[in-house]
Amino acid sequence: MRLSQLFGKTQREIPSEADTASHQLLLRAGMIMQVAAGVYSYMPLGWRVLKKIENIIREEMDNAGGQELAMPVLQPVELWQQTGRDQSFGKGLFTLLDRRERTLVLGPTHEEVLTQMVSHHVQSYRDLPQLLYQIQTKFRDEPRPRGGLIRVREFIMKDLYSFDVDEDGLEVSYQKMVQAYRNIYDRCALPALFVEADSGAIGGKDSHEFMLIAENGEDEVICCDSCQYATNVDKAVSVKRQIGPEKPLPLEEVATPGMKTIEELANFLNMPKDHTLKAVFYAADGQVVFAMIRGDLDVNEVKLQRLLKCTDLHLATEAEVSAAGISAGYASPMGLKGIKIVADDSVTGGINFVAGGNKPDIHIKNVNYPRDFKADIVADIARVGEGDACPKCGGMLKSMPGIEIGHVFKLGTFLSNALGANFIDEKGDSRPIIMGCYGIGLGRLLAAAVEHYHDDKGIIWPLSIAPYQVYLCPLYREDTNVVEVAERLYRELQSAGLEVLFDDREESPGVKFNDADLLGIPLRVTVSPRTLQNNNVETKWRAEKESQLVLRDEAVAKIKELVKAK
RNA sequence: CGGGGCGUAGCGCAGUCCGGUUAGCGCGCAGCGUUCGGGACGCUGAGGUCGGAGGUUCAAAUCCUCUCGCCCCGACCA
Repeated sequence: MRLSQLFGKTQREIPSEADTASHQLLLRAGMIMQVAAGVYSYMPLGWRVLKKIENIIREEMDNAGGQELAMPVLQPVELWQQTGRDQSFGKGLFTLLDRRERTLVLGPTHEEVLTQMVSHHVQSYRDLPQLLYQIQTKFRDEPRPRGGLIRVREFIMKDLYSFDVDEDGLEVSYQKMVQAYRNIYDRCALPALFVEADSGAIGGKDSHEFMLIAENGEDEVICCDSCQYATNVDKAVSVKRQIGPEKPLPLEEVATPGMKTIEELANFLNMPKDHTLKAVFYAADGQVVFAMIRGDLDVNEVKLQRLLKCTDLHLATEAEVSAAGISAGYASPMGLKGIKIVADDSVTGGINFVAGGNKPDIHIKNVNYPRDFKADIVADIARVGEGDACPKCGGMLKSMPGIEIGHVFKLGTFLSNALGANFIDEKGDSRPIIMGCYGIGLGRLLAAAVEHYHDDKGIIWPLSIAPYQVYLCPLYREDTNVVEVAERLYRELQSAGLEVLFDDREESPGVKFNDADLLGIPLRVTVSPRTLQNNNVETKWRAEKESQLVLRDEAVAKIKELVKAK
C-alpha cells in the first residue's frame, strides 16, 4: 500500500475526547473514528488489525473443533422473555419496534438463538458434543461507554457455545477452549492472566476471565505474590485476621455525640477500627438489607448480590433507610425486627465490638456474636484488598487493574431447560443439554494490545496483528536513485509475500519517521542517499533502538528472514 | 441515574465573566519557492449555521430559557 493513497491521515495533536493511551493513539494513527458514544468506525489500517485478530481467533476455534455459523442481530423479544434474560439485561438491551409494533432486540449475545437452533437439530447423544461459534456484532446499551474501544455499545465478538451430554463433557469442552484462548493470546503476544471470575446471577458454577494487566483496566485482579492464586476482585477471598483473644465483657452504652463514621468513632473511643462493627444498608430488589462487617473491612457488593440472589442491589437511600426505622450512623443489629441481617464472617472472628445503639449519639460496647445478636446469613461478603492474606498459601495478595480480554463460563442447563434443548441418552431418557459459552471482544483485544504495546511515540504492534509488516521509507525523493531503489524494493518485497506500507510521500525525514513510529509498523526499512552510498538499506525494528545496514542486493531475502524469524 | 467539565474551521485552542469593527491563533489543507536522517522555513490562499431552538436588545459566540451531543468520576456493567 502506498501511504500517499491510504485513506486516513495521522494527527499530530491529541484529540481532546481521549484520555487513555489506546484511544489517543488509535485516533491519532487514523485507525478508528468515533461515530457516537461507544460507537466507532474502523478505518483501513484499524480494520486490517481487526481482521488479523479475527483470523487468529478463527484458526484457533477451528483447531479446537469449533464450527462457524452466523446468527441474526435482530431477535424477537419473546425469545428473551422465555429465558427471563430480558429482565436480567434490563436497560442494557437495545430494543426497537418493527412496523407492526412488535418488539425486537439487537442481540447482546446469542445463547437464546443458538440454543433454540440446537434444540431443533440435536435429538440424540450421538449428535453431541458440539462447539458452535460466530464472529459478529453485538449490541449492549452500556450505562457508560469509556476508554475508546475498551468499553463500547456496538462491538464485534467471537462467541462460541459448547453443548455436551454431561459435566465431564463440559469439562472437556471448557478445557479445549481455555487452551484455544491461551493460543490466541500467545499468538497476539499478550500475556493474559487466567483468573477466577464471578459468573453472575445466571452463570453456572465455574467462570474464568483472561485479564491483561493494564493501567487503564477497569477490572481489578487480585493475585498472590507467592502462589498461583489469581482472581477477579469480585470472586476473591482472603484469610481474615482473628481478633483477640479477649474475654467477652458485658454490654455497656457509651455516649458518642456526632460520631457517624467508623473513622470518627474509632478515634473518639481510642480503639482500633477492627473493634468496631460497620453497618451498611442496601436495597435488594426493593427490600432493605442490613449488612454487617468488621469496621476495618468493606462490603463487596457483587459478593453480596450473589449471596442474596437478587437482580438489583444498591445502597439504600436515606428515605429507604428511615422508612425501615433505622438510625443511620447509629444502627445496631440488636433488637432489629423485620429486616434481613447479613453478617460478614469477620463478625464471628472478633470480640467486644462497638456497635450502634439504635438511637442518635449512642453506641454500645462489648457486643459479641452470637451472644448479643443474630444474623439471617453469615457469609463472606468482604472486599479483598492489597495486603490481605492469600486463602491458598497465606502469602500476600496484590491488587492490579486489568482489562478483561476473554471470558469463559460453564452455563449448565439453565438455558437448555428454559428453551427445551434436550437430548435422548443411551438409555432412552430425555435430558437437558449442558452448555458453556466463551467470548472474546475483538476490538477490546485490539485496544488492549495498544495499551500493552506503546511508547511516547506511538503504537508498537506485535508482528502477528500489525496492519503491515514493513514500513518502507525512502528519504529525499529528488534523488532518482533513491526513488528507483525504493520502488523496486516495494515490488520485490510484495512479491516475496510481505505486507508493505510504502511511504512514498514527499515529506521530510522527521515527518516520515514520526509517522512510522506512530503507526507502529514492526519493521522499518529506510532507503536514502546516505545508505545507498555503500549500497545499503537500513532496517530497524519499531520495538528496538538500534538499526542495522544490509546490502541492497540482499535486502529482500534478509527482510523476509527477519520477519519470518519473529 | 447522581456529580463535574466541554461544545467556536478537519484537529488543538483563545474570545464568553464585563454584548459593540470584517470571529482570532497554532496544526493540518491548496499553490509557489527554499529545504531534507527525527514533526523545516518563507510568501500567497481556501476553509466558520460560534451544537440547536426560542427569547432579551438598536446590536448576541458573549445575557436568559429550553434542548441536543460528547468526555471524566461514581452508580451500573450474566
